[in-house]
Amino acid sequence: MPMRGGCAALLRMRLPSTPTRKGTLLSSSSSSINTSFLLSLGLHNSMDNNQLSLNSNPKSLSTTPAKSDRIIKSIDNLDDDEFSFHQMIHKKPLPLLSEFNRLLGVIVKKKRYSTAISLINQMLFLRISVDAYMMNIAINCFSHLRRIDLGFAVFGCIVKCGHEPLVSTYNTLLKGLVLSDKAFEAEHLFKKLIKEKICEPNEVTYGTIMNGICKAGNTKIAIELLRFMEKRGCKPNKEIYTTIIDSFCKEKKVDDALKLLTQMIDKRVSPNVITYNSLIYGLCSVNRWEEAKEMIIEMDKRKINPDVFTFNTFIDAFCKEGMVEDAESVLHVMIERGEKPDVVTYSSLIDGYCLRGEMKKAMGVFNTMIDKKIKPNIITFNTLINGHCKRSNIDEAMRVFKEITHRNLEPTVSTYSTILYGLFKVGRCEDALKLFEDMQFIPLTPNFITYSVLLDGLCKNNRVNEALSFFRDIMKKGVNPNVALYTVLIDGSCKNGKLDVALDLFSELCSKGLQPNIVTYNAMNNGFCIEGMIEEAKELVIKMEKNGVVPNSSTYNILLQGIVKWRKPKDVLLHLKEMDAKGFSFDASSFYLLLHMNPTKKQDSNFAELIRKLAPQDILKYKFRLVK
DNA sequence: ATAGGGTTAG
Repeated sequence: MPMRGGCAALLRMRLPSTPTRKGTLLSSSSSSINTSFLLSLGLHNSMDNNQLSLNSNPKSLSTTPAKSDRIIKSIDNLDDDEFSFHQMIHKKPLPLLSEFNRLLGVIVKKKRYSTAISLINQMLFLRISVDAYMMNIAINCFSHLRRIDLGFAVFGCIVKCGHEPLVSTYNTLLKGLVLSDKAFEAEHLFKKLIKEKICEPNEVTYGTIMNGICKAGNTKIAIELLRFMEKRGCKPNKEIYTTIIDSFCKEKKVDDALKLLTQMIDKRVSPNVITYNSLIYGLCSVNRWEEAKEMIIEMDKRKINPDVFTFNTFIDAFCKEGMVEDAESVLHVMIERGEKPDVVTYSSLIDGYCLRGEMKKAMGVFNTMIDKKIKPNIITFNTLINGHCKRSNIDEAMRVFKEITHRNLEPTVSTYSTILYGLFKVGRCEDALKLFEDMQFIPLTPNFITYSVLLDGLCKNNRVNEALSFFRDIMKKGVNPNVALYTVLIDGSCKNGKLDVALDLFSELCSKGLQPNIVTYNAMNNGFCIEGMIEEAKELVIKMEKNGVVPNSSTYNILLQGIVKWRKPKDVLLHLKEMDAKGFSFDASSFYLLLHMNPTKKQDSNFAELIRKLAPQDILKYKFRLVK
């Protein structure tokens, strides 16, 4: 382990409140050091933005050129921040550490974590003493680079050197764990801090751990923790309330969120724009538009100005509802009020038009944002590509795909999954399989979505057997299939007349301890209905209910379609009545099927009335224009 | 304003 050298470098740290413990460690190891701590962790000195590159050639570390040489040599390709850093390094006397930390803060805000690490590295290399703040910055940067392990290495050195870590150091580590989706470890560390009385958590500690708990989907526990911290004498602040409110909103438990809002106001903790943004998001996501608008009025009363997030949230919600015109008018209000639309604003609008299949308008928005000098990002491109693919404009999708690299961006796994979907959709299986190879050459690792697109694509192009053998292949390669993959294959088998295969897959997934979900059951049910096995389908509905999976509108529409195809009109009427009783309406394809039923039956007043009643409102909306 | 916690898009 390169810890020795690192410790020596860290021993020169100036810690603000902790007196430096001068002991044997300090005197014994500081003589033979010629590489700094962070360098010894194997980090390359000149790193790209956000890219942590591990040094593949350790030799370059030991052949150390003279310090000044090394710096002057690379001074041409330094950016402004790095340039001012180098000027500071050579100032005499050396600027205060706070000046360095301030500059590092600026760099971190720009998310240039590797650069920050590299600069701290250089300070250590030049044997400039650094302090605990700077080490926190280092840990924070490592966390964002998904290298919490290196963050802990820095921490280890601080401790090894006999320094008392600050609460903020623990907070930074906790944040790092949360960022790496290690909420469990974060919780463990948090409990340890309290149990072993290592340090008393402060507001930020609680906020960080709450965030982790909420991200892991345990909002209830977060509430318990809220009560716990109150009991411990730490008053929850608006950030903590907002974290939990946001989590409730994401779970669509908007009423719980609103309750908490009332509670915080009662306790004289004022919500801010972020609190309201979360609530607006939640209200919009459950279509409680009026209340979402009321939030704006409430904000106004409290003199809280809506910000870009507020407007973007409304714009996106309108777009998802197909109300792009309304979204556009929000855009105008936003501009009038002096809030600048950003890449998220325009990407939402693009998606809104894509959802309506209005690709020309989507491209228009794209061009507008380019004109306004707002840089599209990879999500913008993925959205556009997705739109083109949904409309089967694969050539256009490919053209946009090629533009990604042209704009100095890199395609992601999602980009590839989307293009794969498009290629399969137009039946270009060979091109899709070729692209699947290409992405792994980059290398990009396919995820579950990629696999499900691939399996689904093969099935939909009548290549179920290939899909099945591909599935076995990736399992052999160590991919643990999830329910979604099984579901795609069950669906594909059913639709290709392989009910037996589907049934085998169904029991296989259950035997693996996976829980079939509503989509799985519906796919299986559809298989039964295709074969006219209506009774079996009905039995499965009972079985799924017993397993705690609540049938949805699709379940009943699948049954309806089976009954229409295989049973007497009387049974259809009976089923329609049942759907009515359960409050389900039928979907576009059921509607279509019913319209093409025996015309005399349709005259039946009972029947016609039920059809009128059950036909959903949005059957006339844009989505179903084809049906009209 | 020397670090560490909360919000939007595929």
